[in-house]
Amino acid sequence: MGLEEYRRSVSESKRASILRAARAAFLKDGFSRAAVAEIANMADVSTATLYKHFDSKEELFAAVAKDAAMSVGDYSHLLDPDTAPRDAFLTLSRAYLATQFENHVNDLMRIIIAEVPSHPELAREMMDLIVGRRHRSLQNVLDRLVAQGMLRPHDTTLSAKLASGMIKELFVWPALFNADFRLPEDTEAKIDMAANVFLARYGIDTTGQGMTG
Amino acid sequence: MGLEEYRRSVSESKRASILRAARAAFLKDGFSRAAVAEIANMADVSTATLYKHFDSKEELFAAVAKDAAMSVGDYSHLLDPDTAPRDAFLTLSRAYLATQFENHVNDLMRIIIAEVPSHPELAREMMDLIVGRRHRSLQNVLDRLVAQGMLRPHDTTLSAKLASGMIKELFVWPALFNADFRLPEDTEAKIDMAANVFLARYGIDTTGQGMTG
Amino acid sequence: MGLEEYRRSVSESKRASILRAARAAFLKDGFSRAAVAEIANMADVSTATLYKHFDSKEELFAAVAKDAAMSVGDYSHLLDPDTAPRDAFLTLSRAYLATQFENHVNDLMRIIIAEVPSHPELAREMMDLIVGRRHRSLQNVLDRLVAQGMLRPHDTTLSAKLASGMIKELFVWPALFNADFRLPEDTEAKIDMAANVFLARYGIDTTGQGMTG
Amino acid sequence: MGLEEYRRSVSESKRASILRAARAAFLKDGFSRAAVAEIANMADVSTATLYKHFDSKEELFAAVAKDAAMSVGDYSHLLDPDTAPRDAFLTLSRAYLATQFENHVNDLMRIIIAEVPSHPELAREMMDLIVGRRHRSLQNVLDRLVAQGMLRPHDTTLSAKLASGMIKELFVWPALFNADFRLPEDTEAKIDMAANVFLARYGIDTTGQGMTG
DNA sequence: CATGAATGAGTATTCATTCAT
DNA sequence: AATGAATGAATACTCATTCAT
Repeated sequence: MGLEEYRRSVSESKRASILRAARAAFLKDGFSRAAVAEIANMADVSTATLYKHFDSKEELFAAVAKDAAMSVGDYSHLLDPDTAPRDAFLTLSRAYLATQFENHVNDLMRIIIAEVPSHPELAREMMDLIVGRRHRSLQNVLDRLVAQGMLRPHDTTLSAKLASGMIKELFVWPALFNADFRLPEDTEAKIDMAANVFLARYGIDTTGQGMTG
Repeated sequence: MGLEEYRRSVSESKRASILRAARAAFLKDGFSRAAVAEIANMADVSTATLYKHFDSKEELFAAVAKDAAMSVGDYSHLLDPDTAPRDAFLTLSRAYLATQFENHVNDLMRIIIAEVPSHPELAREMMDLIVGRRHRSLQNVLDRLVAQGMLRPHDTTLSAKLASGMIKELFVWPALFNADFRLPEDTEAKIDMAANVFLARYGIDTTGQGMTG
Repeated sequence: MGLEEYRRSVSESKRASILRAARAAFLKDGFSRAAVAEIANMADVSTATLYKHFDSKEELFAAVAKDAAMSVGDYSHLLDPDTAPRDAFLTLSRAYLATQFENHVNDLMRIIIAEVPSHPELAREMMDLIVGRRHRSLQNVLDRLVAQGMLRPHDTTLSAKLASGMIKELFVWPALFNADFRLPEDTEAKIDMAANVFLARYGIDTTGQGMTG
Repeated sequence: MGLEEYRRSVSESKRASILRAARAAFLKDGFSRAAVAEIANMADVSTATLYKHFDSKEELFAAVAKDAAMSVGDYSHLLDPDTAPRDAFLTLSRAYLATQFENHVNDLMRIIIAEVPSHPELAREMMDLIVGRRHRSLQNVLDRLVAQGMLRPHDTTLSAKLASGMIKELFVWPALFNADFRLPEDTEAKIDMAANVFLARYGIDTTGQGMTG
């Protein structure tokens, strides 16, 4: 049993090492250009061992993608139950961008998008994990704010999308087309503008007083 | 002259045929997986002839991409000089989505995004053609509306992005992750909602009366 | 007839132009790497026209080689009928090296040598033209010197070879293996040494007095 | 260890087999015309395996060339420390010609010469291995003979070149231009003549008595 | 159980030569 | 007679995957 356990732990550490190497390789070269042999090399494992853990290059990529998608979490806990709408918008936007830019999520998205035609199920699954999870997280917050009377009653599924659409356009979309794109200095100011737009429509203070731009 | 003209016409028809075949192949398989030999085959042309027309696979792809990008044009002419903000928003959104979904622009974007790490210049150029051109077109309209006093004075570079961000999130983003995604039945209604949000902030009638949702 | 003549002259000038371009191309890239299309281009001629003049790339090369071989001529006329042995040796050596280094003969030899296995007849023919002609020319001079009593009687076929072997080893052999090799500053001195060796054996003054090294 | 050893032996035998096949192919067709695929075929190996052993066609050729160059060794050991000049000259010449004609060195030289413009470093390296090594070996012998008072003091770098130049002209040069050239029946006699010339100048007995021709 | 050598099917690209005009 | 577009066959090289040990 001790032996068995030892073996399992070794096996798992190899699996993790392969995943790490694969992630790095895919991020660097994309799916097609990344070489299995090099991944095995970087993971200090033989190709045969790699294939013991993952049936094919595609499965390996799927595992990498899922792994990464898992790291994109739920943001609700960042907020106090009585955080005001503007603060909620700002906080969630910051958290969104942080995970997006710090965990190479932009780069992974690029690869997943590339694989959409050949691996539609994987892509949809990833889309659900990465995009859907964050969407639901945001919607929960909005629902809470509506319930607390801090936002006008409205279709929060839609409004959540509009909100994240504005943020994405400003920061994610450029990053998708330019691997060197970094968050600009005026990120905060821009988020604030987006908040203004959002609150002009959904906030309860329709005069828009207190707007910063 | 007869000879020269004949040759030119043959050459151009071959070039067009190659471009068509290449477009189909790239859309089906992406850049890396598409095989030059198969493209030549589909175009009823030898690989050598293909290479007479395009110096490399990458240039061929660039030509395909530019071709498609060109079809994504300027929308300003769709509007009368006195079109009201809401109508402008709706008309431009519809035109945007029409070109996006009818010319396989979504699919091409996917491929371009995939090639960002390996062909950054191409990607940036395409981004400018596809995204930038539409952005400037929209901004021009917004500037006109501000000048006419039909929109509050504001930073139209930013607002144009926020507007197209909302539309993209609703329709383009899902299409990027799902090749089978089609514009839903309630597309019009959703565009309208986005218009509401936009106008709540930038419209001159801040009461938002007449909103549909 | 005037027309016919004109055509012939045009045709010949094209042929000459092709030969010139081919020579340059072969010298630059060797036989295999030189591209027929580029030769035609440089000669301002279509590939079809080139093939009207030369049935194949190989025939073209043969023509170039023969052309060049013809330029390697007879040296006997450089000498007065009473030139002394040492002066004859020096003069002929200088003439030999001049044609060898000024007419790209080294480079042509390299290409011909390369083609020996695939075009043995051509190679042998070239060998005879380039090497044989010079050999006979030298032997004639030696025979004259023997007849004049200025050299010991001996087998001049052999001695001519020994003489040119010494010169070749010093200057041609290095040039064959190094395209950048140029005649060194002490060329004269080295030729002189070779002359000493030659005359020590074949000269009539066996004391070797007057030797310079 | 058993496994490792087994693998090494298999690998080495494959490598040797590839080298053999490559040598044959290069000798038959020269560098450019020889096809990697055919070499792999002849070696009963896949092209991929061939490329595991040699990074490129050029490295493969370099390996073949070096292999052959190594067989062209040092001749000093063939001589007793008191061998007389004429015997030394004859023995070294015979050894030189033996290695040159028995190991396809002539044919390899042809290929190397062909590659001089495109692979100058390789050519220079081979030149040094094949020509330079033998030159130094010969020079050492001459230096010894001078030191022993068996040859006149002189510039042995130059005299070594003159000696091997004479031998080359008689036997190597023809072989370079004619793949079927074999050492003639009177080889010994010709070597002897060359020795006479050499000794007439550098021998201590300047009367040249005892000359055979 | 782990290895790494081996592979077959594929890749983009080139080029001597021909042929419709 | 001259063109230049077109080609088929070939080229060096790569890579995901398997298998004998």
